[in-house]
Amino acid sequence: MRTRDDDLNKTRSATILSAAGDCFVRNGFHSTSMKDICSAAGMSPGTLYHYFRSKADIIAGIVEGERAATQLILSRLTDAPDFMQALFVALDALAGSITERDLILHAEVSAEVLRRPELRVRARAADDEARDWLAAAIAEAQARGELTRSLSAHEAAVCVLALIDGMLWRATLHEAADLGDRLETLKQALTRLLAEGEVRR
Amino acid sequence: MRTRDDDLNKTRSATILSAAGDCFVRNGFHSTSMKDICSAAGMSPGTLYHYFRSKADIIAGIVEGERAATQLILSRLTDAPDFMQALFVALDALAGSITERDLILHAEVSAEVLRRPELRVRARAADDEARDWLAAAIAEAQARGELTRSLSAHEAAVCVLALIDGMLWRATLHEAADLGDRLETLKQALTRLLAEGEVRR
DNA sequence: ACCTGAACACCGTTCAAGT
DNA sequence: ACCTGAACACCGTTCAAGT
Repeated sequence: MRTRDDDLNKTRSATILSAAGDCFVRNGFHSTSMKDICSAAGMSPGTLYHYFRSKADIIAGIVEGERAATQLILSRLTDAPDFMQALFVALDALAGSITERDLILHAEVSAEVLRRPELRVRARAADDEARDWLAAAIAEAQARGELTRSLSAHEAAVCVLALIDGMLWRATLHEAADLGDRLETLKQALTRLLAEGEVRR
Repeated sequence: MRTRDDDLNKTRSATILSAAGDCFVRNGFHSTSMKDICSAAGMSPGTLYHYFRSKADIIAGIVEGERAATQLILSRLTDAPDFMQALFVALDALAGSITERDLILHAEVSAEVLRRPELRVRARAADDEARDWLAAAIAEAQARGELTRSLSAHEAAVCVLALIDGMLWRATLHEAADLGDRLETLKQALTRLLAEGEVRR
């Protein structure tokens, strides 16, 4: 009987998540066996199950990592003096740092999220959190007269997230490589969506 | 030795696709066993494998069904006298006919598509086809001066598809029920994106 | 051609046993 | 607490045998 070793716990969990991510990207979630993850992480099934209660629990760990990354990006938009500029900086940073690995892993995770109710609840909360952060920043910019009020801050936030997600999904489907090509199109679309100005109805 | 019966082939294939779809929606693609599909379709494993070569092949059948449905909707936009009106009619029809079953099945299928190269190629072709149909209709409307030219027809088409997809994904995540609530937001966003008029840069 | 159901290699997960 | 590896019930797929 030993006492719980928090550092070891953290290290091993990170090792497993990283090894599992590699496997999922290479072979897909369901073509990856627990044995595969064990080999990649260098441990036995029993050990793996000591740290994660199920294969779905590993996905939950990856979802949490994505949520934290999104929150970090969006929190920077609040209090920015120029919203559109800050948004574009964030998009450039995203385009510069996101890899094909991330995009494919995200797609794997997205599907699994819908079929596991407990994952779905967490993903919904993460999405609401993202929308609220973004809506707060948009509301500030609207109050300054920088952005149109033809959409409410919450409506605008949902549209922005939907547009970015849809573009990322397409970039993944058509080779992640052309994300750069789509970046300018995305920025123009976001400008038309958000910036002050009237369109004919 | 009998000769191939095309009618039977079609009927059995449709039965299998429908039964499989029901199972996938209920339990997810990978929690559905071939035995489950066999029970739902009322046939033995050997018979099922006589009509579909693999579980992935069943997904391919569902993907093809989605492609055909999308093509049908988008083909109606070409030659419409008023693009935005025709687009809104199409969205209303979509919102009215699409069910939670369709949305969840689509999400299931989307993920599987990325991990099976042969499915991915087909999905890419289907997406290109959709974009080209939509771009053609947008180009016509731009030529009439109905839509802005600040985005090219192809760019605009990609943005429209991305925005709709992103909204559908969110509707699925947050209960399919609120698709109606999001419809008005989506229409406003599409108007800002496409309609004639300038925004401040 | 169409259909059955037993059989094959393999899967996610558990658990008695070790340190 | 942490770790091992054999064992369990089950999976997708195949195939000899029937009509």
